[in-house]
Amino acid sequence: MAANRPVTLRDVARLAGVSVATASKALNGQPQVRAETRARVVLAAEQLAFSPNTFAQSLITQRSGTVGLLTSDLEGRFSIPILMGAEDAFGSGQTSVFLCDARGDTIREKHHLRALLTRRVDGLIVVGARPDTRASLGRDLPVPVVYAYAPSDDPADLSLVTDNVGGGRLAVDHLIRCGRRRIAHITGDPGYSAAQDRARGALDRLDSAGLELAGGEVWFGMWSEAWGRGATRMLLDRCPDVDAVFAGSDEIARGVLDVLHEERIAVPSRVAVIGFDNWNILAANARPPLTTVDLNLEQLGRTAAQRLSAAMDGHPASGTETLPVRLITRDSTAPLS
Amino acid sequence: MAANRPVTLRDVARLAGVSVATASKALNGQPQVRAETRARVVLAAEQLAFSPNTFAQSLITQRSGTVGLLTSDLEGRFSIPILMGAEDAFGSGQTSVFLCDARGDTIREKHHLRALLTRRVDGLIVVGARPDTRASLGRDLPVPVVYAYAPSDDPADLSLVTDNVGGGRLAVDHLIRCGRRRIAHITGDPGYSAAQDRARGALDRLDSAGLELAGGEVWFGMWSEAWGRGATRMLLDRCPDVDAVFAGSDEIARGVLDVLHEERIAVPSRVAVIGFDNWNILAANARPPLTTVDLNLEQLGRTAAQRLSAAMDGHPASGTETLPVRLITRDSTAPLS
DNA sequence: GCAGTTGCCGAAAACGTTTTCGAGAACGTA
DNA sequence: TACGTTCTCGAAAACGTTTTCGGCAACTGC
Repeated sequence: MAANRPVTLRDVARLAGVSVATASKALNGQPQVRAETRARVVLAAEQLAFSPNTFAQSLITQRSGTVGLLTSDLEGRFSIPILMGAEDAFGSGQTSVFLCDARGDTIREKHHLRALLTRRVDGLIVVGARPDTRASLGRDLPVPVVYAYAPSDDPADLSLVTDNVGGGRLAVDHLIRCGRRRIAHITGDPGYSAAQDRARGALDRLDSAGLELAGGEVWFGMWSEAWGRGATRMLLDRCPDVDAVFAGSDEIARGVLDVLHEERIAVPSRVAVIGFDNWNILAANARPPLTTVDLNLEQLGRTAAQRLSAAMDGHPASGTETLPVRLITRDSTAPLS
Repeated sequence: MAANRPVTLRDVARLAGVSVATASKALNGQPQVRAETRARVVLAAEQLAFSPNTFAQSLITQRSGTVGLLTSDLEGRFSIPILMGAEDAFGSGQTSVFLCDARGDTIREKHHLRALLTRRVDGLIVVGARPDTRASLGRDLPVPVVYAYAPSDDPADLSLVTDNVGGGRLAVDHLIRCGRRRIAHITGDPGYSAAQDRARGALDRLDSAGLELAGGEVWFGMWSEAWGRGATRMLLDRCPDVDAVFAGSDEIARGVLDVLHEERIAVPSRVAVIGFDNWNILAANARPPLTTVDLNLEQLGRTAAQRLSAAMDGHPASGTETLPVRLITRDSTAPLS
């Protein structure tokens, strides 16, 4: 809490024996200043531990060097990695990030949006908690916006989403390559596009292999371990010869594993299990450790930051960009021997 | 992306037919302006959707209206709720928060600190990933700092920590009130003060009840389900008449429950289990749902924000403040019948 | 009617930069 | 010598506010 007056460019200029104008130009790498004077100014700045007042800079340049991260939710596990990726991409450069949590409330979102615009952020990343489409913030914003995870309903906006369809395809593909033929799909709330898309991808891959879903249909339910357990019991009852389960989330997969374990059904030798999300605390600690699909969320955040930077530099984009997911192989799947 | 020139106070003043000086005073609630003129100015501001340029304001008032949230880690689960609490406390007011993630790297932390100071934040909250003491940022910072979760090693700083000793005491107290007498404690890495403190609290409460720890000593190990499972097997082997287990984390508790379930030992009727952390995904989905201790992290974040606000208003504090934890009763504990 | 007080308003300085533009010096060329 | 160029630098304007201070008019009390 030192209270000494902060050092300004004037002080630097005085110490270096030049005017503030040249001091400014020297520090900003403008060419019209002699090398020797520049060195003198830089030295003076270092001696005084000068750091330019960003308000004065922003005031004149009309750029704040900040972006806003507007998240609908910090509770869930999906927004955090995205924020991490975005923060990392910006924070290691010269831009600082404002964090705003709307807590699922539209009013609060509006409040934060207004606050961010008042602070003259140069850009905005809107990250959703669910991959379902969300309302656009509008077209008349003074700054570029990138929507991450939850796409905007306006195709003129730029949205970045994970490839849930591809993820479903990938999961089933892996099971088929493991020699499985009687594959069931237990997943969460059918009101989530995540559930629908993953199921669609799964069915698509099954179809192209000439296979049908074990159990006859997708088992929609809830995103919980309890549902995973309940559905698995029903599944074993109705379709005892199932040899693989694709769970729509790692939580559900934990429930599946739990019941299989209880029933003394060997995993993966008799039934293979694959999850979704790669939620480490659940997947890595499972018995056996869970093969699953990673959404590459941190990469999604990083890409969002790149797209936003591009837009801020005058290269806007629009439409929905789908980013790839990847398979994480652990011990709950293996080829049939 | 409308490109029309942003409206300034001059525009408002012109429309209202006053000078910028009175316009400023009118909008800022200064008394020396007639009610009728004030109304005219406010109306004009609304019509033009005026929002003051915060850079100009900050430049003159020497206050940015922003704070920095400097976290050592976003991976873990502990920093997030703290950030949420702090963001909520500030964000609903007029201050915006910068988010900086050091990713466990001192270099990066220094970089972020410099960036935040350059942005002239009015204050700083440093949140750690572990409750162990961390190095102070120093005494010569131009803004007040509050350390949350991980206390500073400098007693002149203000640190806010959770009451791990009290939590251990609380957990064992609950088990004793449930009529348990042969209580074991399985916990994580002894290198964590969290493990040591909780164990200390547990032993303290046992002592005051004249009890000894079942198994003879604290079972230190790792913060994982696997360790929970392994330790429980050893425990049952060495001490088959145990009637309660206090797990040092919910992860460990999950492992404990798993083995008890496997061994067909009824929970809570024969053995009661209590966890720590109230990590919802683990605790609520456990079989049976897990009684545990909640760290009140969001409240910790909120309190940190309050303390920081006080310090920014000229009421600094120092020392370490310990915040209470609370018991979450679910179904893994119950009175002996 | 007059001095003193109060209420309301505007001109101008200030905050700390960046940028434009003009001036002087040094240089080369004819 | 005269002239055009190229370097280097500084004075000053600008960014959009807040705040101080002085001025004017309308009151008050006598």
